Amino acid sequence: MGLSDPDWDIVMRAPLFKAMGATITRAMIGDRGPKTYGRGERVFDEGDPADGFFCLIEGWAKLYRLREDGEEVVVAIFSAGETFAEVAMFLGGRFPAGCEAVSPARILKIDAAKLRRAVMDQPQLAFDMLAAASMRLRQLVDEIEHLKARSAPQRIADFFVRQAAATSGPARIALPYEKALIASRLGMKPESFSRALGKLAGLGVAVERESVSIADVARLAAFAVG
Amino acid sequence: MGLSDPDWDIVMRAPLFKAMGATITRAMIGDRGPKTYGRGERVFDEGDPADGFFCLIEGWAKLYRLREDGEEVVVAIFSAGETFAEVAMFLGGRFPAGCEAVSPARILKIDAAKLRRAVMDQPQLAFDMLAAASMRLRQLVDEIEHLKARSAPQRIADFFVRQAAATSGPARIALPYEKALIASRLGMKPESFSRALGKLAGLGVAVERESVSIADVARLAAFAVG
DNA sequence: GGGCTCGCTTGACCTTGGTCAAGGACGGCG
DNA sequence: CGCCGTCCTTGACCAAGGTCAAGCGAGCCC
Repeated sequence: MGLSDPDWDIVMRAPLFKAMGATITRAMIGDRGPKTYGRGERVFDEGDPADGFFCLIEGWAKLYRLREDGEEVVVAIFSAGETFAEVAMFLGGRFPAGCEAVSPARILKIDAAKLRRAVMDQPQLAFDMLAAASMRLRQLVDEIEHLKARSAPQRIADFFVRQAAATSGPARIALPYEKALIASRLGMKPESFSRALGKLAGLGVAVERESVSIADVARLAAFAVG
Repeated sequence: MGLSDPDWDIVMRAPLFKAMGATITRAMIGDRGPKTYGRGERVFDEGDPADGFFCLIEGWAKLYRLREDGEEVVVAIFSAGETFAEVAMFLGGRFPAGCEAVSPARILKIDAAKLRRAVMDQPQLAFDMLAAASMRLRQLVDEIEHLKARSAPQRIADFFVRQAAATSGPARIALPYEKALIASRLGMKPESFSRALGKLAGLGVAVERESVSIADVARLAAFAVG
C-alpha cells in the first residue's frame, strides 16, 4: 500500500525529496505507507536510535525536550510537507528530543539505511542534496532579511495553502487544538493571528473552532505571493 | 602564498567550511590565495562552466542577470565571509548568472574537482556537510521565528561586525559606492539605513563617504546580539 | 563659476504588528 | 445549574519602519 497521489504531492514539496528527484524518491520509499498517529501519540522518544527521518503528510507534530524538573519545552512544530529529524539521522546518533503528534497525523518514516545506501551507490545524490540545502539556506537568509515583504495575513494564507492537499478549488484543513501554536509557528502573536484571520474572511476563508474551510485554494495562493 | 590569519577567520565563518571542519578546509584550499579584483571586474560570466565556488574575503560583489532587453537585474549582493555559486557547482552545470566586483575585492575560488574528490573518497563527508547544513537550517528557522526581533540598527551593527576583520578593538571597513546597495542587502530602505546609522554614532561608529570606522568592534557586537 | 544631476539626509505622516488589558465562549466539575 | 479556567477575540495604545516629499552637498559638464 503506497501513497495516494495527493500524498505524493505533499511529499515532493519537501526540499530533500525535491533534491533527490521523483524517481529516486519513489524507489526509496517504495510502497511503504505513512503510519497514522492519534493526538498525543509518541512518534519517537528522546534517546531512541536515529535510524531514519520523517515526513509529515497530514496533521501536526511537536518536537519537545523534558527539562530536569519535568517541564516540557517545545523545540519545534511540524506540519504537512515538512521533513524532520534529518540532522540526527545524518549524524547517525540518537534523537536528542522526543516527538509526539499534536493532532491526528499521518507520518512517513524513511530508513536511514536506505538513504545511506542510495548515497553510497550514487554519490552525485549527495551533491544534489547539498545543492538543495544551499538553495534553501539562501532562501531562508532572504526570508530573514526581508521579512517585511510578507504581511501577517499573507503568511497565514501561504501557510494554509501549504496545508491544503489540493492546489485549487475548495479545501478544508484541520487545525491543532490551540491556535496560539499556529501563531508561534508563523512568528506572530495570537492577537495578530486572530486579527489577520479576520482580514482573510474577504478571500473566502472561514474559520471554525478546529478547522478552516477555503473557498478557492488558488485564489488564496495568489494572495499569499502578491 | 596561503591566506593570512585574519583571512582564515573570515573563511571559516562560512557554513560550508564550518561543515567540513578546519582540517579538511585547509587541505582543500591548500596554499592558494584569493584573487584581487578591481571595481567592475568580472568574476565569471553567465554560461561559464560552474567548475568551482567562491568565498568573498574582502569587498563586495554582485550577482546579476541580463534581461533580453539588455537591462541588468541584480540577483544578490555578497560581502565578506560569504560563499556563493555553490548551488551551480553542486548541480555541476553552468552559471545561470554573471558576477562582478562592485568594489575592489579579494575572492577565493575553490575547485569543484577538489571538493568532488574529497566527497567521493570519503562519502561520510557528504553526510557531515548535510548534517551541518540541516543544523544551520534549523538555526535559521529559529532565527526567523523567534529572533526576528532585531532592529535596523542592530542588523547594521551585526553586518559591520561581520565585515570587520578583527573581532575586537578598532576597525575600519570600506563601503561600496552606493549606500542604497547596503540598505537593500539588509532588507531596509535607504532612508531607514541613514537614520539607523545616526543611532549607531553613540556606539563609536563614524561614517564617512566611503568607509566606516568603528571604535570597538566588541562593543558593537554586544549591541548587535542584545 | 553656474546650473545640473545624483546620492544622501531629514522631516512629517501612515501602516503594521506588538503590548496590555478587558471581555466573551466553551468545557469540566462540583 | 453556576463557578472557573482556558483559549480566543477585541479594543486602545505604542514603537518601528515604510512612504512621500523636500532640502542639501559633491562632482560634472559646459
